[in-house]
Amino acid sequence: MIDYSILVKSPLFGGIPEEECRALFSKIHYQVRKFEKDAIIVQGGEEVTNLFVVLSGSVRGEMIDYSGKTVKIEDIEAPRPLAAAFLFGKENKFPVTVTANKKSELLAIPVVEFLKLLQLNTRLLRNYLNNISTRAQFLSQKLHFLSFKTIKEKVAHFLLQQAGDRFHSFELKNTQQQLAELFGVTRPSLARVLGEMQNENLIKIEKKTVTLLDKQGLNSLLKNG
Amino acid sequence: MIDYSILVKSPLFGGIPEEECRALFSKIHYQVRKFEKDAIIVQGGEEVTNLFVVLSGSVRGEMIDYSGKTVKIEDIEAPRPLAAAFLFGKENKFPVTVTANKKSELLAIPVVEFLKLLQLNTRLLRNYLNNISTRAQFLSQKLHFLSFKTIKEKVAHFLLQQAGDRFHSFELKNTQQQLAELFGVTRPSLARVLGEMQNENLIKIEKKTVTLLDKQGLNSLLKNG
DNA sequence: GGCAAAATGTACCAATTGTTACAAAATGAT
DNA sequence: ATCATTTTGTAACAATTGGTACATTTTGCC
Repeated sequence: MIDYSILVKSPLFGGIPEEECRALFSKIHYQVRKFEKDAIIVQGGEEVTNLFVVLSGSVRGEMIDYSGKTVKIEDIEAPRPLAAAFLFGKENKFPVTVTANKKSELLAIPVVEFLKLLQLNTRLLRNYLNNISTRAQFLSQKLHFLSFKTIKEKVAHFLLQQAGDRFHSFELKNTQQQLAELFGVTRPSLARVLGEMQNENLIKIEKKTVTLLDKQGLNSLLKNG
Repeated sequence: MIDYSILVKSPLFGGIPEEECRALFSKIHYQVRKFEKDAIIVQGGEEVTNLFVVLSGSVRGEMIDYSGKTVKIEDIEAPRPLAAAFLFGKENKFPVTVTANKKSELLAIPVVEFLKLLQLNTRLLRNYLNNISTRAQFLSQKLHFLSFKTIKEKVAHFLLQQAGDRFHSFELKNTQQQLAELFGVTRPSLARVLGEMQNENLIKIEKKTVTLLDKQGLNSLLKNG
């Protein structure tokens, strides 16, 4: 049996009254599967044919590298859905192997049945679309940032974004070390670039205060990439 | 009026019979808007309240940088949809300003109405979900690639992924130029690295056939990053 | 104020990648 | 088969970044 009071706390079914939820599930086929600790729920690479929602317990996703060793881990607790972004699209395979951290219950809804649900309930449809869209937008933004090749470009982009419409001066909230990690570069390399940009009279740094001396010039760094 | 013979050639409405399409649109509110050459269709930053589909003509998306100048351009011809990935989610603003390249007609469907359509027609729902999911998966994959710092790591990862559980030999379906773009590096740099990896007896390339000589070694490139 | 710890500025050299250019090889069309 | 086009291999040099080390400055705390 599904505990609807938990289900409606999930991102997907949030905002849907329990009664409505119960009515929805009476119209489709689904399964509640129980897994013991360390049971494998899905193998990475398997085709995604069901939407899984963790109803109780906790599961973990493990990346398996090419030599067969476990690499990264992400825990998924109730009542979160599992690989919701891989239900559709060209590459609808599980990117990770999922294992139960402890005794767990998972709701399994076949894709066709989930499609029916989406068409029956507007709130669910909105939830799901918002969920995968937000994810796509997040990825897109992150990618945009990484698309800048040189450290100078990254710094220029970061500073212009931070400044926004404000004045030319503002406070840095991060240390160079933190910024270096954000940009994916080493700390001395970042320091060197900051130094260069000061010599070129693009910016001025005093303690934690950054002043953009030449917004025009900073922009041209981005364009001529 | 909508020319349904064109609409059903779009990614969204593909596979839906014209008659069915006509019936669908009789149930919702929508507009067909005409734009003269160089007319602004949407401003970047505006909230996305409509799904736009180019019915005739051609439009272009222009990025506006921080100083207010146009940067990048992407052309969208009929019958492609416009910013379909930004209809939902947290940041549902247009990332670009869209302008008409020439006299154009655009179908404008308010978000609420589009939701109705999705619930009325399973094929349309599948099309749309596949569309944005594929996009998200593409972004995700690309991001993963960029997380590897050296070209060697990227190549090792790519080759091991392509090979999968198959034999050690397989056919490359992409040119070096395409791979270089996928990796975000230049073509000669990629060629050099491929050469080095052959000298180190990690791989062998003959025409389009790649043979992985040392999977172990390729793996260790990824781990010791 | 004085002191330890953290953060920053710099310097040097190695490693990696980009840039440009050109030749060889493969591909496709006639 | 031949020719034009695309793809690939390779080289030399420039530019960028990483790695390491150390001095200096700033910060936080007593």
